[in-house]
Amino acid sequence: MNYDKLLRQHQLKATPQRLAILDLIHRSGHISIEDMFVEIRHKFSSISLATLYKNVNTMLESSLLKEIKISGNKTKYELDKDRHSHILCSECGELYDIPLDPLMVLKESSHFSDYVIDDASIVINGTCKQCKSD
Amino acid sequence: MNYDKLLRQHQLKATPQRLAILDLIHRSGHISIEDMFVEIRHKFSSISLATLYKNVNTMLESSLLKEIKISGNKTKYELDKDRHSHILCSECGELYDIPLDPLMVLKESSHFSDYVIDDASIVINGTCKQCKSD
DNA sequence: GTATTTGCAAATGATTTGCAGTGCT
DNA sequence: AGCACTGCAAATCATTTGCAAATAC
Repeated sequence: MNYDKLLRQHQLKATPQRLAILDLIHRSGHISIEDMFVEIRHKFSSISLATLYKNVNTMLESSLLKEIKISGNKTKYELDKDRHSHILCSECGELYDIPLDPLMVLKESSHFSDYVIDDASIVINGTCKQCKSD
Repeated sequence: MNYDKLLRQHQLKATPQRLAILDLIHRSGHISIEDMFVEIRHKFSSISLATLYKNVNTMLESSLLKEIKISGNKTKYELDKDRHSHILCSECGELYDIPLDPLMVLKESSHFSDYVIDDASIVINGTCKQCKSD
């Protein structure tokens, strides 16, 4: 993906910091601010935590990113791509994407006439293949 | 519910602070630590924030409580009763329970042979009846 | 050239910890 | 009586803010 263009489309300036952040999130799938800070400093030693927080927040507001809050875990961030769900492995702690659109799941299973539904998120707790076989 | 008995069943001492916390969470449905602190002080003026945090954490570990983390909101706590889902109204900010068992929903819609599934949570973003009609 | 963004340091907010005293069983 | 619990103050961790200098466009 061309993050330079993506940023401009959202009226955000394409700074090297922002490009590095987007590239890192892309490569890691989901990542916490703390891990982002450690990783990004390898390539970009001058970046500050404040810059990270500010940029993550602006990119959240511009819907470039999504925030994933899970009980007992650090808040993580991912690119706001196609709708999907998450599964957290209780053994290894890894967070995986699964190709399951939460809105589709809800449409199939029931309807809630008392509410207008805009979006939904599903987080599954379980054990992944590797950990299951150990 | 008899919280005194419930606490003992989980090998926790039935202190007045804990009884007050459980009663408050029961009455409010879902509540943040901060709101808990304000509310509980009306009846129990000596209680400290540290005690609140410590007790909420022990009761989480003993599975008396569940933690609800939602993007853009304070972390809230509820009693760990029967499985259900949540809907957050984007207009009024209210969090509602809905009688939809996440595990049932998943069973009906797909299967994930790569994972063992233990639990799941569904949070819906939408608009509630009252706000919809305004 | 101008408005935005960066990075620093300081401020604020959230949660945890240590410890002496208290209270549950 | 003995161990767990409480409340305080201090410590730690997470996030935000103000501001001067740097940079994107």
